Amino acid sequence: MDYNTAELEAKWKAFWNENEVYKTSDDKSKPKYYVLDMFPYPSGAGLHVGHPLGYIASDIYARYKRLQGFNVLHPMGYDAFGLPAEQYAIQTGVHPAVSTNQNINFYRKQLDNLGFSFDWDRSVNTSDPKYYKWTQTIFLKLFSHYYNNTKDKAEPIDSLIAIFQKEGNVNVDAANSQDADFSAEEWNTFSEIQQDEVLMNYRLAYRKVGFVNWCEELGTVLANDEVKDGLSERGGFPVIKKPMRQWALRITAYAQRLLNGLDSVDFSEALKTQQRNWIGRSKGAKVFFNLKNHYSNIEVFTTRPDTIFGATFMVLAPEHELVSQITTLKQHKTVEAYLKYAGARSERDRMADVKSVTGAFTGAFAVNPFTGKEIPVWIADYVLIGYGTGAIMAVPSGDERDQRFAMHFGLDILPVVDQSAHQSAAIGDKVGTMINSGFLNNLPVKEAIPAAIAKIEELKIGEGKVNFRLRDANFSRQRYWGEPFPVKYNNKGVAFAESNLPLELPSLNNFKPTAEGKAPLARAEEWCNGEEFTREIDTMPGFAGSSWYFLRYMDPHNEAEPFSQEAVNYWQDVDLYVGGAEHAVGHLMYSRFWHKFMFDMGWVPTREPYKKLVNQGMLQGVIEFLYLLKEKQDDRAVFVSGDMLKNYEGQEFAHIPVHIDYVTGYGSDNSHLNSIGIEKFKKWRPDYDNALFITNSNDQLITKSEIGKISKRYFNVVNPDDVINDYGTDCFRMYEMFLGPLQDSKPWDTKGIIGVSKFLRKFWSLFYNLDNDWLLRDEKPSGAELKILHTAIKKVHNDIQNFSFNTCVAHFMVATNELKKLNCHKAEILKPLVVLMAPFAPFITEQLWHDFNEKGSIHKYAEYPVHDEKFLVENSIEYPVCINGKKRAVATFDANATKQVIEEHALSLDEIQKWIDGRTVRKIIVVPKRMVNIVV
RNA sequence: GCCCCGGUGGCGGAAUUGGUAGACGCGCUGGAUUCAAAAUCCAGUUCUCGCAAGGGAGUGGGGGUUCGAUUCCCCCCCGGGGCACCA
Repeated sequence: MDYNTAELEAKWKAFWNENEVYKTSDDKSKPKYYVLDMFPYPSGAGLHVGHPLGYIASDIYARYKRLQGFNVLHPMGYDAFGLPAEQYAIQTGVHPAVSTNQNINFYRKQLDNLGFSFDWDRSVNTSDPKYYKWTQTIFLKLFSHYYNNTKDKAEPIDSLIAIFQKEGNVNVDAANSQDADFSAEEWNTFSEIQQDEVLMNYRLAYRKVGFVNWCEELGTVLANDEVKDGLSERGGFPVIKKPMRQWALRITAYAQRLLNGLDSVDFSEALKTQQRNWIGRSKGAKVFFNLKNHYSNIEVFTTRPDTIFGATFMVLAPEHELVSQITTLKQHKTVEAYLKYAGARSERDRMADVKSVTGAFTGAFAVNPFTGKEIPVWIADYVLIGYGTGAIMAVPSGDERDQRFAMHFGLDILPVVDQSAHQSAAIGDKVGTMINSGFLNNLPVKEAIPAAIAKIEELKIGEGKVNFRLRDANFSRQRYWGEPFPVKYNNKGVAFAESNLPLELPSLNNFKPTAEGKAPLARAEEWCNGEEFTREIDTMPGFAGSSWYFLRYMDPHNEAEPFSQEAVNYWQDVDLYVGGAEHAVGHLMYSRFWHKFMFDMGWVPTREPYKKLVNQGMLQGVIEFLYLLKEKQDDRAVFVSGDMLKNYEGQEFAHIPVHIDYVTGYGSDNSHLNSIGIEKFKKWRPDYDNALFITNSNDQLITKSEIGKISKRYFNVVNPDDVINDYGTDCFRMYEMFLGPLQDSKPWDTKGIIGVSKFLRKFWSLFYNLDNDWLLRDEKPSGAELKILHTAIKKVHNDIQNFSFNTCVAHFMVATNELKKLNCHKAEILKPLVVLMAPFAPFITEQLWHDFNEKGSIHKYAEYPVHDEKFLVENSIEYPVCINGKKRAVATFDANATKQVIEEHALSLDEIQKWIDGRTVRKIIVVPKRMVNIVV
C-alpha cells in the first residue's frame, strides 16, 4: 500500500463529521484559548491560493493549543453584506441573498477540502436577520448614548437630557459637535426639532449634514479608509467632497483610548504605527482671532502657538462657514470664482497638484491677538475643512506652505525663530530661539510653546488642546445589500429607535437607485412609508457587521441577547487573530472602537478585543517571459535565450509571457525552456510554429523570470483544489507553510511542493513498508534516537510558539531524515512525533494514531509531548576550539567548563603552542554550549 | 517629503538574538535503476585558485566597537509597504 491521500482524506473527513470531533467543548473548567481568522467575504470567484495561508496557520495553532489541554474556540463565518453581490444583482437580477448563499456553499466546500478544525456549528453570517438583529441593537445603543469626557466613558443620553433640563450644556464636558451654549431655560423652550438637533450633536451614532466622500460611479458615500488617493478603493472611481445628511459614528470620542490601547496589545510595530498615524494625535492650542468689524471670530488650531507673533495672515478652507459672512462686496466676485474653481477640483486633482499655489482674498481682516496688527483673511484649498477647525493662522516664516502662499501673493513675512544655531534644521522644526516675539524673545522654542499657551489662557483667547486627525466614521451607504437602520422619523423628521428588531430588509427585484437618485430602498414604498413615520432608506456599511462578529461566535444561537455574560466571561477576548494587513485601519479600528463602547456598556469584560494579531503576507506568483526579437528574420519570429542577448546588441526585444508549466530550472538566470519545453510552447502557441529558437550551448532557452501578481495573463494561476488533487491536503498545507515566514510576501511555485511530498512519504515509510506491513516495534530506543526525538520536540515547540511554521516543517524533515537513516521503527520514538505532526498533517497523523491503537500496545496519545532538556544537555558532545575565533579543533566538555576543559579533554599544551606559534595566550573564553576560544 | 519594514548562494529561505554563515527544500551536476523515459534512490552543489590535499574571499557598500559581527553603532546605496498640503 502506498500513502493514498484521497482515500485517507475522505475517510477522516467523514469520521470528523460523524463524531463532531471539532465541536467546541463546553468544559469551562479547562483554560480557554480563542483563535480567530478574519472571516471572508464570499465572492463569486471562490478562494484563491492566498486565502488559505492565514487559515492554515491559525488552524495549526488551534490544534497545537488543543493538544496542550486548552479549550479552543476556532470558528469561521461569512462577512456577507457588500457591494459585489449588489452589483451582480443589478446586472443579472439575481437577488443578493440568493447569490450570497450560493457563494457561501461554494466557500464551505473549498474550506472543507483544506482540513480545517473549525466548529461549524458556531458559524455566523452577517446578512442573516438573526445576526443583524444584534448589529442593529448595538447601533441603537450607540444612538442612545453620548460620551462623557469627565468619566471617560459612554453614558445614556437620558442622563444628558436630565442635565440639560437642570443647567443647560455649559458645564457638560462631552464629545460633541455642538457649537452654541444654552441654558436650562433655553433648552426647555426648544422645539422638538431643536432638541433633536442638539442631541444629535452628542449622540455616538448621529445624523448630521457634513462633507462626505461621494463616489458618483458607485452611487454611494464612502468612509475615509475606503478612499485611496482620491479614488474609491473598490473600483478605483473618482471621489468628491459633497455635503449630505448622513449617519456617522463618533469614533473621535474614543481617539485617545484607541491610541492608549495600542500599548497593551501584541500587534506588529508597523501596524501599530499605521493606526497611530491614522489617529494622528497632535498637541497644540486652539486660539480665537477676532475679526475686524465683525461680530464673530475665527477659531484655529496650531501646534506652534509660540509663533503667533509671526502670523501675518489667516487662511480659511473654501468650505468654511464664515466665508460667505465675511467676504466684502468688493471681493465677492473673486471669492465666488475661487469657490467655483475649488469646488470643481476632485480630491484626486488636489492631491496630484500640491505644488501650485491658489487662493483668494476675502477682503476681511482679523486681529493678531499678540501683535494687535490687522492681518488679511484669505481662502485657499490647502487648508482642509475636515482637519482642526478648517482655518489656520498662517506663519510664513515658520511653515513651508504658508511661505509659498505668502511669496506667491506678496504677503508679509516676519521671522520669529532664529535657527542659525541649527545648521541642518528645516523650516518648521521645533528648534531655535524666539525673535521679534515680544515677551517670548530669547526663549528656546521648546520653552516658548508652553509660555505662549499660558499667555493665551491668561488672555482668555484660547487654550492648550490636543487635536486628532481621526474623523468620525461615515455610517450611511446608499445601497440595498446592508443592514437597514432600525430608525424611523416622525412627521417632523425627528429620529426614533425602531423597537421591533430585527428590522428586515424588504424584498426588491430592482436594486438600482431610483430615478430621483434616492437609495434603492426607496423603491420599497410600503416599507418606507408608514402611517405615522418614514424609514431611513440608507443602509449600514460593510464594517458594521464585522465590528463585533467575534463576540457572536462565543454564543451564536442566543436569541435573547447578542451573547450571554456567561459566555463572554469565559471566552473573554481573542487570543490570536490572523488576517491580512489590508484591514489595518478599517476593520481593526472600528471593531476596537465598538469593543470599547461595549466595555463601557458593561457587555464585555476586556478593553481590547484582540490580544495578539498576526498579519499573513501576500502570495505572489512567478512570471516567466521569453525574449522575442521585435524584427522578424526571414519572416520567422526569433526567440533568443537570455544568455545570448549580447549577440544581438542594439536590437529590441519583446517579452512574451509563457506558461510556467513549460519552464524548468528555478531562479533568475536558471529558469529555461529545454527542448521538451520548447515543443510544448509551440503546441500551445501554434502561431509560433515556425519560429526560430536561439538556444545556448546547453540547448536551453533561458527565460526572464520575475516575481509578481498571480494573474491569468501571466499564465501562472494555480488552483488550490488541483494541488490537493495531486498531492493531498496535508502536503498542500505543509507546503504553504514551508514557503517562507508567515508574515512575508513570497512567491508561490508549485515545483517546490515535491520536496514536501517526498518528506510525507518518507514519514509514512517509518510506519509501513510497501507491502503495507506494520513496521513498528516496542523496542527500547537508543541514545542517538532519543536525541533526535527530543531535539525535534524542542525545536518544533519553539517554532510553533514563534509562528515560524516554515522552520517548523524543516525541523520535522530533519528528524524524519535522521530516523530514516538509522532505520528506526521504534514506537516509543515515533509516537510523540505523530502528535507533533498533527497540527500540520491532520489526516496522515490521525491515520497513524488510529493504527497505533488498532495494532497493539500503544495508547492514544492526546497530549502535546514535552522534550527532556536534561537529556539534551547531557548528550551535548562536540564543540569547536578556536584561536582568535578561527576553528582549530573539536573538544568535548559540558556547559560549565572552563579552560580546564582544554587540558582535561582534548588538547595538549603542545598542540596549543603549535597553533599559537609562540605568541602568548591572552585569555581563554568559554562560551557555554558553543565553543572555547583562545585569544592570543 | 515623512514614517515603518527589509537587503544572505541559481531560487524560496535558516542561523539558538554576539559564537563553526548558508539548516530545510527547490533547481542544477554526476551516478544507480531502466530497452528507454518518467518516477525513485545515492552523492555533490556559496564563489574562487587547485587533479587533490588545501588556500583565499564572502551576508547591499564604506567605516567603527569586539578575541569574534548576518546580528550592535555611524554614514551611504537599493527594494517593499504605509501616510501625504494634518496647520
